[in-house]
Amino acid sequence: MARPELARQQSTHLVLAELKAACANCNLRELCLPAGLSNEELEQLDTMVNVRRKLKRGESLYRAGEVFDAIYAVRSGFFKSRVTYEDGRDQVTGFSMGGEILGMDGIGQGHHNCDVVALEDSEVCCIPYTRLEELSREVSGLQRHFHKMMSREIVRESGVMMLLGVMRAEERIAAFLLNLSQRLGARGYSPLEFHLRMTREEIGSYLGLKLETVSRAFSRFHADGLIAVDQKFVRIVDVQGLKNIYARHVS
Amino acid sequence: MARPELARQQSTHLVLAELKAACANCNLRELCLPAGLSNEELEQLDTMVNVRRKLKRGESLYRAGEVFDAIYAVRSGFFKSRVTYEDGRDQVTGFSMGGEILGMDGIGQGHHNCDVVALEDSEVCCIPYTRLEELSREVSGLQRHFHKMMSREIVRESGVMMLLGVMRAEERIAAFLLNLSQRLGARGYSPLEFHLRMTREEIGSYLGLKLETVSRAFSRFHADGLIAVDQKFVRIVDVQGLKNIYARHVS
DNA sequence: TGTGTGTTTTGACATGGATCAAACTGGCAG
DNA sequence: CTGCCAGTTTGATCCATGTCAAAACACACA
Repeated sequence: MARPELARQQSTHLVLAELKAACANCNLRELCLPAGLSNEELEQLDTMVNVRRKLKRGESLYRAGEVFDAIYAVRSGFFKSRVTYEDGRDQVTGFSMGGEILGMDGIGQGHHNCDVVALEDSEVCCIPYTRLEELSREVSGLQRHFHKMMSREIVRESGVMMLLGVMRAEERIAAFLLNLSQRLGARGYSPLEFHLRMTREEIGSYLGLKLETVSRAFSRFHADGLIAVDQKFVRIVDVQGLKNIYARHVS
Repeated sequence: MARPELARQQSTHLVLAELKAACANCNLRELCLPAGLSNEELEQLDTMVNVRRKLKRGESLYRAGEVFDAIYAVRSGFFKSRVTYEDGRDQVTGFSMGGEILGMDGIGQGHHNCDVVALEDSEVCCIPYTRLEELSREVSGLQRHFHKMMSREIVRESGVMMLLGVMRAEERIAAFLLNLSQRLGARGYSPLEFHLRMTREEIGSYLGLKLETVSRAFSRFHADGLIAVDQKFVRIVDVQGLKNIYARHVS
């Protein structure tokens, strides 16, 4: 850190920390790839998950076009995934937190299809894909769970298609907040108050809306007593009220 | 067929034809699950793909909520996938044709997440999932290719998110037509003239638009000399012109 | 050949969210 | 402390697409 060259290098390149990961001791194991494995299977998994990588806020885990050779389990922190279209337009396709898997988009074509960027200082476990293939041929519980995680990503995305295709702006934003709340709750954080790691613009990009529309919806929800917002801090005051937002369209 | 009870039953239930599938002889094998397998591996695959199922137009291959136990390879015909939301709103999440795989949405939760409906008389090969798991532990080429197909489904869906999130109506429809064209071409059909198997409303649902908007875009493209449309029949007159539609937003 | 039903086209009008613009906020570098 | 900058809020206006309505059309069936 003393030498300026090194500091510069660290800000542009990724910091690769050769730390031994240990799924067996990880408190995310019930949400992550090891979910449902026996102790013995867990030990085998630990032979594979051999490197962790730390990322500072703003750094990319990988970028579209890079050769795919590993998937990643989020250990801590928060990420966005972003697809850029030929003409330069882009869209946020997801936000990821502890225990979630990144990189499965790269298997099909051998190179990544999106950029993944850390929205806060974060850490991931690197899982070399060829090792995962080998091991999941031996450990059927791992194979099954890996398939489930890919399948759930398919289902998650069809949920987003629903958001984008049929919901109105306020419904999308209510659904977004409730989804975040639920996932934070599942990780032991408060589901009712949390810090947003992303900007209004990133939320808008994810939901197919402009940042002004997101901001207006937040103000509206605040005025209606559904949430309290102070910049990036959100407290959900009336969960049922939020849920009603996207049942309301019927009336 | 002589007895009316039987005829009625066949129109409401699925016709299950116990035909032995044979991937080795199938002309879709290069697009489908067997892609890239050796002859020996192909023979093993044939032990697994043991049943075909015929569906008449309008029949469901499976419905949301049904227990998941198999994935399906489209052998002939055309399908739509549809997700229905709690409040009754629904959206078409995809259209599938020969060589494409259906059912991968069910692996994660053990039950299907969408309805799949035949848009014309169709046939699928049934692949029991537990057999697929077993066999892909033995045949690494099969494992690799199955993972690729799941990954490509993830990438396809993020492409649809892009359509829905950032493109304007005419761009979505141009992209839709070009995508259909490309897939038909890859299957040996004419990429420049084809019959749409779905209604304007189904196209609209898929693209997050109303049927009137789809109809108007078709009329507009026709007037601009990009396509010829006669009901469900479409001929693409100016491929580059269609491509320009979704480069045009820059201006 | 007529009749009914579902689909498509087209027009007139309404509106949700985008766009443009300006003011406000908080954090941070100097 | 001051000034700057990215992010946010809010207001005014615009426009792409939705909504509603009617007519045209195609196809199945009596």
